[in-house]
Amino acid sequence: MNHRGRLSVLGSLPIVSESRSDQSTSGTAPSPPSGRPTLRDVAREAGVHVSTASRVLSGQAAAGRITAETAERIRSVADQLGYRRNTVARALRTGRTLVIGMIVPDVANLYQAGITRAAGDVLTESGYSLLLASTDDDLEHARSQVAAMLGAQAEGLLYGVARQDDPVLRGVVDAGTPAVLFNRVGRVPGMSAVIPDDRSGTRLAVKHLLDLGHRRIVHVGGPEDVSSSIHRFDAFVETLSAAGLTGERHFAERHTEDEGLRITRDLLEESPDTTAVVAANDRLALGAIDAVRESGRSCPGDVSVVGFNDMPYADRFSPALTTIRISQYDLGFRAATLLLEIIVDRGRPAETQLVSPELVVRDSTGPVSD
Amino acid sequence: MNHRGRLSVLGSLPIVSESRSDQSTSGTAPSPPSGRPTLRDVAREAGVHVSTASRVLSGQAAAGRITAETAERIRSVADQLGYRRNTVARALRTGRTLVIGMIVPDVANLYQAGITRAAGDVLTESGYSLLLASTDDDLEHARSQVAAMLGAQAEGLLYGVARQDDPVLRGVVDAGTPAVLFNRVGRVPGMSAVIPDDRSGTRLAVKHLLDLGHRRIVHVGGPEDVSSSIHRFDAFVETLSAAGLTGERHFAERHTEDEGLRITRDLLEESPDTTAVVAANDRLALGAIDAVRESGRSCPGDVSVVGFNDMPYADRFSPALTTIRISQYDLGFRAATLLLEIIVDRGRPAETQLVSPELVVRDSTGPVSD
DNA sequence: CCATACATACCAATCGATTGGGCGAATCCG
DNA sequence: CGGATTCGCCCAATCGATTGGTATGTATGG
Repeated sequence: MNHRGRLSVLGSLPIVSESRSDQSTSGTAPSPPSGRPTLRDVAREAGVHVSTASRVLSGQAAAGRITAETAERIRSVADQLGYRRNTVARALRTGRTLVIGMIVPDVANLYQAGITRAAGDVLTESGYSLLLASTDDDLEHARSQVAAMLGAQAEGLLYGVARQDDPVLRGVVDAGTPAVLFNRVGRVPGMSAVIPDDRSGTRLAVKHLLDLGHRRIVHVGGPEDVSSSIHRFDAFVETLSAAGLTGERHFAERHTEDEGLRITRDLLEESPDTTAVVAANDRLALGAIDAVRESGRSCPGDVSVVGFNDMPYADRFSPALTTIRISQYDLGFRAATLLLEIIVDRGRPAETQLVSPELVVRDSTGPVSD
Repeated sequence: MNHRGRLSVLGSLPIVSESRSDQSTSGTAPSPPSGRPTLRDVAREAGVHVSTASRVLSGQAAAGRITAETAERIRSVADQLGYRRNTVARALRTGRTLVIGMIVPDVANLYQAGITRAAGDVLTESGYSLLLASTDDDLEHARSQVAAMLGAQAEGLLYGVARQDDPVLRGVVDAGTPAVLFNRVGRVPGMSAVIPDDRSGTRLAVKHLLDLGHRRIVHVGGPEDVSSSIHRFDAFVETLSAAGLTGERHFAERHTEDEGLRITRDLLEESPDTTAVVAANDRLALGAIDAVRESGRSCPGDVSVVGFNDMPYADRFSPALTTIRISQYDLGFRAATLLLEIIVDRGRPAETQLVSPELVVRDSTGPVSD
């Protein structure tokens, strides 16, 4: 590890090459000694040309182009100097940065963190690095983050903050950078996506409640211009009406417990005979449970609540949350995999993959009581 | 947004410069048309030299060096072409990448995700980007991720996977790249860190239990070569012995619920008269509660459990977890802030900041009953 | 009306690595 | 022992942006 220490083995080695110190013409002042050995240093020390060193160290040593002995010597010198390929320079020359940008509303969100983790695993596995940004679902943040990532020549984008009509997303399309949306889609053609099967998930939730005998069901929706909220809301209405019912619903501003509390409070006031709540996600569901209790009712005794996502620890909440499971890992894994495929094959037609939901019955739902 | 569409305004504009197509000597084949306009394109279109364009677009237009009119024209052309500064080229020339690498055991972990979020906020605020990697606490992963980040010329590292004797960390020190450890420290001198005040936190936990009358207390520790585990274990032993007591303890392999379950199961078997458990973190505590229940006992009725961290939703678990709160946001915020300060002032002496703990009493602890 | 000063824009080298082409030398065959 | 071929390495241009130094043109003063 201690590269610096072993430098002395090679005798007086100038860490910074001195041969270019006074270019009499014009040019820039020599950069301050960075200490980092460059390819040139390695080549000089090994007594070969930089190109030769490059070929060896980049593994591009085509069959029989370079003697095994030479290669070994170069590798050994590189090792002793603690040489590290400068990815920046390499990227500039080759046009490949091996960087993928990922934009999420908030990494601190459990569900999104899981997706991020999965995507990271896939990318690392393929030699890519992950540039991550949280936007708090703010358009300006998204815009500047995307700009930064495109400026950094990210080879692809994982975009998890799509709104229905998303100008930032349009910019990405125009830039021609490969991208995959996840969690949400936008009204932008030609863009691949990996999202939960919102409709069938919601259908499962509603049917579960209907099976338990509930007839007065309300919906706590997510933000109004987010595809998942819309899909879930639509499916809620459709499934109910197929059963000859209707149900009150409100949209939250954000996917937070506070909003779930606020919306549900309102809904319970408007429709006091409500016996069940379908929430657009687990955090809203937690807030809904709070509202139920706040109103003096119990969950699931008086009001049943179903969430969506099956976020980590949903089984440890009190009551354990009945919810629709979407595998975060699967979603993140598929999104990243799809993106890498698109990068390799740009001609590939856009596709939208749906992650299948699964009803997980726990303690926040029960038979209607009265 | 639709840069491409407005290109026509400028008439026949060669997206890719054609003036350098046949350099008769040697050299490389011209790169494929990337479509991305470069500074050269902007300059040509605006009728100025690239250097002029550079100065304008980088905001380095020193007072009175460039006419307002010229500057405006350049900016306008850049806008029309959809020009975006190539960060890679800029970084190569200036030596500044504005990238910070962050290494965590697992972003999907609630507590770490919060820290990541906070750090990301600070970095974004200062114009930096965040390169993130999870290592699963695996040494080889850490090694390759650090190598990738150093290769990418990250200007600094936030290192959250330090082991007691960490070769990777030594490599970072040798590389001379500014770094800040968080959550854990290692036996490596000269490295700044932001960590929880493990000792006083644990003291709070143990005293809380003593106050409740507990005398038979065991400790579920974290991995043995992680500083926080050691600090917490030491403080556990010291605080107990100050009260004239001793307590059984085991170390877990990882900070997971499963391990908490396994260890606690063993401890309860060894010391069946145990009335309280101090866990090195909340996930272990959750496992401990599982073990208590599994053994037919109740929490907090028969056995009290205290966690550490106050992870998100700790208040919603069943029972709501009594724990030692460490502000994740504060920790991440301070770590990132410190790193940026170190980057600016490299001479700065290393420092270790402690994040103060706070006892949060909830439902997993109660008075000793017998 | 000429010389000096100042404002403005251009020149060219540079960051570090990559890579197609070319040249000298060693090897092989007759 | 000479010529042809293969082998091993080097040359130099290049990716795109930055920046100190300099040349050109205009305004000002004597």
